[in-house]
Amino acid sequence: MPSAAKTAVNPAKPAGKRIRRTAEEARRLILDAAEKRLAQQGPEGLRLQDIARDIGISHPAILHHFESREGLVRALIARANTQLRDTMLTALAGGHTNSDASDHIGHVFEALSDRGTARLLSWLLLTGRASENSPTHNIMGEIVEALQARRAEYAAEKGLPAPDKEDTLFMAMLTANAAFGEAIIGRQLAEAVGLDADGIKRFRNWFAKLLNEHWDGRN
Amino acid sequence: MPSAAKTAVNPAKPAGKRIRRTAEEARRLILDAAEKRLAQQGPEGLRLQDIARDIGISHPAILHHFESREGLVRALIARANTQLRDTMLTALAGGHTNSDASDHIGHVFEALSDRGTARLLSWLLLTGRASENSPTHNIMGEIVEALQARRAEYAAEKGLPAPDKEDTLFMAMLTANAAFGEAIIGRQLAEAVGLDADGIKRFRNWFAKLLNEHWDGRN
DNA sequence: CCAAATACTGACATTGTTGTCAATATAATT
DNA sequence: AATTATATTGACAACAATGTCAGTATTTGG
Repeated sequence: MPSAAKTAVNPAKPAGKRIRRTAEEARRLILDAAEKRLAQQGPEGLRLQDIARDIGISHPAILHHFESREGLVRALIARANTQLRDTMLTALAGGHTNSDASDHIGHVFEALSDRGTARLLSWLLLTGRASENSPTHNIMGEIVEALQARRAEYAAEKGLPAPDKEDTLFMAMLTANAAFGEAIIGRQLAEAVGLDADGIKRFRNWFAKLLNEHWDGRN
Repeated sequence: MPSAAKTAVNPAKPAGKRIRRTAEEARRLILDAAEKRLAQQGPEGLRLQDIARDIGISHPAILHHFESREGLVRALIARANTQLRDTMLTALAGGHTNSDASDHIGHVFEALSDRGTARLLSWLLLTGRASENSPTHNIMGEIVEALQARRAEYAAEKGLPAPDKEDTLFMAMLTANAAFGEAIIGRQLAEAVGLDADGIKRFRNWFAKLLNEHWDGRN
């Protein structure tokens, strides 16, 4: 026993007052903090200790609620997925009779870029965690379905021929790609070419118009 | 001095045969390996030891050539930037007289998705390393410039009014966003909706056509 | 009021990663 | 051939991050 006073383990610390949340509440708090970190600092900013400090708890508490760091990540992904899907579908359902695409487009873009959703998802894709959760699969399927339905409805209304299925699909893909891209490089891009917030809005409108014209012209 | 035999430092190991490259060659090798790792495994796959092992060197060799991990990252970014810019500009310059956009679009998309360039850049953006290197700034500026010039030329040829500058800008932005998005979520998206490689090609053509129509119609 | 359940904590263990250093091998130069 | 320059390496240092654990505080239910 070479080293003498090794285990100093001070058994003091009566301490007191400890905030105790319900498990659900705690999980939500932690996920929020993690999401914020991720959006702000990227993948490497997702450290248990940091997250814990942000909300004033100890990092083992996180492990208590999510088993492991990977568990936290999975929960994060799952939540982002459902959130994204909900936003998307309600955005599509919102337009009612009026078939102007600009609303939809705007909603879709905002859903992705508003918070770190796109960043979170892209990180998920970059790290190859995609296949586990079948994330885009369900979402994209539902959305294309909804879009195609709307389009068919619109076509019937105007007595036009039924819309080409693949064409609808491509419109959806383009929108998804563009929105995703914008969420990630949008800011940099806009800044690079001297576009302010209003310019970005104009861009979105321009895109919506482009799609609208195609929507009408192609049917 | 409690611990006795602490420094065992065996001075043996005559060893022999050691590959010695020129500094430039070594740097290139390392950057290639790093890029591959990054493209395959995402941001968290960029570990010095792994990269070193991939090319059969020791990790201090990397540090010798790049000072630090951050140095490696910066070099990586710088190289990706110039590569991307070159590809883009040559793609734009290639079309000569023929003003069909599909060629350009294809080139742009491929430039981004072929190797991990987009992934690399997106990671750079996600981690907030963007401002340091003024990455997109120069690139985007040059490209819009080139595009606008081409468009003006095309308009003059056909005796049409000069193209709207912002319209050109928006076309470029949309293309950039879409290409970027596709590079990241494209595979997942295509898979999700049951598109094969040929379908992806059809999508790109569809997009090029959309832009072409706009190009003509708007002028 | 007591007991069980559990959210939470501090201290520690473990592991992995970057970075340092002295030593060594190899290429270039004289 | 000897010298210089430098690419390369093994061993170690320092640090950071996740994960473990035994114990503490707080709520809930009897």
